[in-house]
Amino acid sequence: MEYNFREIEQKWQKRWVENKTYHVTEDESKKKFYVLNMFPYPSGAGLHVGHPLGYIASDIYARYKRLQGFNVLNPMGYDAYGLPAEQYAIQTGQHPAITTVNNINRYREQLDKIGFSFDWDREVRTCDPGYYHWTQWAFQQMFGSFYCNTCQKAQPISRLVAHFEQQGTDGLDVACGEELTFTADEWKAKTEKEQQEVLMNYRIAYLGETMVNWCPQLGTVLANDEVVDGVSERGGFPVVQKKMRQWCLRVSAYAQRLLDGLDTIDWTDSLKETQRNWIGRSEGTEVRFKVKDSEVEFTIFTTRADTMFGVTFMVLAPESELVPQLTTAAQQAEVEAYLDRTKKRTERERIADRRVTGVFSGSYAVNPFTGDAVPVWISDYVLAGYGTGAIMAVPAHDSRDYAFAKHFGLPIVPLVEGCDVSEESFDAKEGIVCNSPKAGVTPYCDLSLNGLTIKEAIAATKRYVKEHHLGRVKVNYRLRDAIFSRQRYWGEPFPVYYKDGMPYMIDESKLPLELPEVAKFLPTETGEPPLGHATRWAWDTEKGEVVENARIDQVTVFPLELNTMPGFAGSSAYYLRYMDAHNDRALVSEAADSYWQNVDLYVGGTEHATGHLIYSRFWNKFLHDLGISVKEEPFQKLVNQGMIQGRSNFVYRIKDTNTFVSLGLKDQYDVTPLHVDVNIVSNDVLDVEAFKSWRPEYATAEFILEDGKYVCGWAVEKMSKSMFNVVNPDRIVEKYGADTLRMYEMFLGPVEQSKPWDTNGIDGVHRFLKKLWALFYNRAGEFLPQEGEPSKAELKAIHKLIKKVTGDIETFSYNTSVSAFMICVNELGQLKCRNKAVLADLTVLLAPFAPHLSEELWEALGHGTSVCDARWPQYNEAYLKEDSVKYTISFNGKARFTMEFPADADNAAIQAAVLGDEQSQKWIDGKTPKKIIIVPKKIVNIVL
RNA sequence: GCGCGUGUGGCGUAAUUGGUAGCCGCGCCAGACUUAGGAUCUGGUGUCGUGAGACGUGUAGGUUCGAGUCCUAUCACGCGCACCA
Repeated sequence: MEYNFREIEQKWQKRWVENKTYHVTEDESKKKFYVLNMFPYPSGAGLHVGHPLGYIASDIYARYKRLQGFNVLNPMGYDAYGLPAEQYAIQTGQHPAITTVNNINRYREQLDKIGFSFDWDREVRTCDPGYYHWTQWAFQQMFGSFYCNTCQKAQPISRLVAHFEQQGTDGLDVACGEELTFTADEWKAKTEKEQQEVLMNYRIAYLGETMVNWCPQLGTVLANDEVVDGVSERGGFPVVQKKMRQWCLRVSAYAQRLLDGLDTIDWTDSLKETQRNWIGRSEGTEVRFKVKDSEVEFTIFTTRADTMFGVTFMVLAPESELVPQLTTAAQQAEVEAYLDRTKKRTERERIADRRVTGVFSGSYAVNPFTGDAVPVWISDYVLAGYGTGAIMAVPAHDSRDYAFAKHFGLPIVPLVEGCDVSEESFDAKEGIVCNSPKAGVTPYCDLSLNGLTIKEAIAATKRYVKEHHLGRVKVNYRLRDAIFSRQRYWGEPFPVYYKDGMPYMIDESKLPLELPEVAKFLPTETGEPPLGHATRWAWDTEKGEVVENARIDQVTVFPLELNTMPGFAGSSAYYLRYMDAHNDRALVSEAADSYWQNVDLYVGGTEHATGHLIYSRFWNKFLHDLGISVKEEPFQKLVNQGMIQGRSNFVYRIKDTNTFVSLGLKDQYDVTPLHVDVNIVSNDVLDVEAFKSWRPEYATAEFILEDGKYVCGWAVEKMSKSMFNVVNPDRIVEKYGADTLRMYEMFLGPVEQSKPWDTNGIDGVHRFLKKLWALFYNRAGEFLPQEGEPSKAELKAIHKLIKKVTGDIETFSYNTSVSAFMICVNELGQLKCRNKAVLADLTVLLAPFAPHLSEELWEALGHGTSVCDARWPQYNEAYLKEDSVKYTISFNGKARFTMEFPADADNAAIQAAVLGDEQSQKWIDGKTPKKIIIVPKKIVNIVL
């Protein structure tokens, strides 16, 4: 009987649904295990073969854990808000909700065919009101919280208000936008609006006037991780810096915890390193400089406090608030012209064109260590958003300052013994400090650093700054607050209305605030976000409901926020929602949260390293502070699956003809390579008939063949519709079955590795499953397995496999597992194994990889239950023992011959036998061996 | 520029973590059974050499009885950060 995968797979997929095989509930009697995939954005192209790679890997792990007796949560859902659906809507008028549902249905169909053990009862969609209820709720919690640096935790904003009422800002150490100072009395004297404005400076979700990445073509702002090389990640449109009032999340408050948390989780070093880079912690010193002949003071940040004596000028960022204060009348015109010029440059232009530019402000700053007055310049090489937006320039030891000094003819003072700064700066943090004044020489400062190493000098200067109150030791982070508003339609609406220009939260009990219908998905004529088209988008504070815009009276009815939330809002806490997906009273119940805790194994791509994986960790830490999520880190172990690239195929058309020439002969003609649909090519051989009917213009095509075949060229490219190299898993399932697809995707190589999709080896995997089938059924359809005692050889074969596969699954080395299966099946085939017990073990081992086939065989073996409820077999070391062991005998490391010994022979016996051996004696040739090394079960090396 | 990672047959890969390369699969070659086969089965397949053997893990050194694995330098590719003071 043939291995009929179609029948088998359909049968079991149906049964799994009927029996709710993969439904899981909290069960205190079992240990939990939470496996999670990054949920997909349901795009119009459908699922391609790259998606399932991670899903299969995690499904194998989930099934394996279940067989080991764990209660496994393995959910799936959809990241359903996003730009493509909206852009499609703008072009076609099709409502994004409809497109999204269609795409989701297609995804689901495709996923079902592959046989995953997802618990679909827990499915979430980020665009469901029942889901985004909790996205909005979390946002409100952030609005109602501030971050206390002392206790390293988010706190309710009411505590901050209480503090202000008692002692103003005195004794406060909290995360904020701007350092404010006021007394309790001053606080009480403020109006309601003023107080709200002050509080905004501390809220974790706040409305901030910040420089944002504005993308004119997309008509929206973007977060830093959505901008790559100065253009938008999606679409590649230019991005400019613009000051706008936007919702932001104070992610920066959590910078240190986000950094520290990395040491407690099991992620790859490279991914942790990427996050460390992104967080960008740098320890340094803030030093105050007075402006000469003025009351104005300003602060700079430096990591090189040791270079205080080499400061020859100062630089302000063009956007710095100090610029107008420090610009003298004489320089006014020149400075304004410069600001004008820099403002016009986009981020991309600034990156591309690194000319040195700048302008003198007219002011001088006084170095608090030397009393020297140095000129203050303005230049766009200093960033407004980092540190204080102002720097002290030490051209001798900073290459950027050096370039600036050379360009404008400013002095350069070297501070390290023996360094040569005539051609370039000496940036290295090594060497011995010189050129600092002798103690007591300047009236300003009695600090001398001469003779110290740079490290010592930095420490000494820090100490000095602290003691003399010239500034403070400071840690800076590159990580910025996340911009949380998008000028789009297809996203979560903010549960916010505006009164007197200030935002207020709509009552928690009235959530979710549902996304309204709009006539158009484009911004309004006045440039407002698409929600500006909604006719019912006002909030009645008395009734607590959405009402017609016409009724806005600013008394009880107020306008609602027109922005929506960005993509990462919905994906930041979805793993918590899966724990308790239908709860309409809380994001997650305490019971579910304390049972499932956090994700034990998270599988997804690296592309989210500085986006989702940072935001999620931040979001979870915030909820943890609130007591919602019991764990500080959401994803304990993370495995990054590699990308599956496309493998495009080409045909070669002879110029100006409709004749196509095979790959090997193309050099004899003048040809144009053309992409051809990979679905009509098999093992690089073109299906000529299919090609003719692929496109009308090829119907009359002619071919120059080699060996009777048309061979196509190929290249590895990104998998995309336009290159005709998208391979949908359905096709593979149709031809070979889901179990073959699953095993083949694993066989392709390590899960973490990126590789091109290539079906050239799939026949081998399919053949393996057929061979496995042949262990159970002969051609006549007779069922072969029988009761009985397994032979020693059978036991050895199967226990070798148990050991290998168990170890491999734990380390995600699925590709070698598949190889081990092939070896075992070949061995059992050669042994003509018919032993039920051995074949039952084989069936259970197969269950995570090829669940349909495994179920079928498990049933045939006479088990009434699903193989999912079987127990993972344990291997017995005793069966793996060899009777005898072959040793390689080497002389000075050169292998010469082999000898066989009983497995339990001791070293002395082996040594004696080897030395007494005739062949050995020839090599030893009367010499006395200097050393004899015996490697257990491997080698005897005799050093002469 | 800084940081991280990877280089092994014609191809995808493997190597008990320092133990004497190339498991498994594809492809290819030969044979068997077939009317036939893009089916199935058996054997072979790193390179050079008829052969014994020699050489082989990007390149060049080093440590070691022994190196794909460790160290140094160098090249190539990939990724991350990038005017971050």
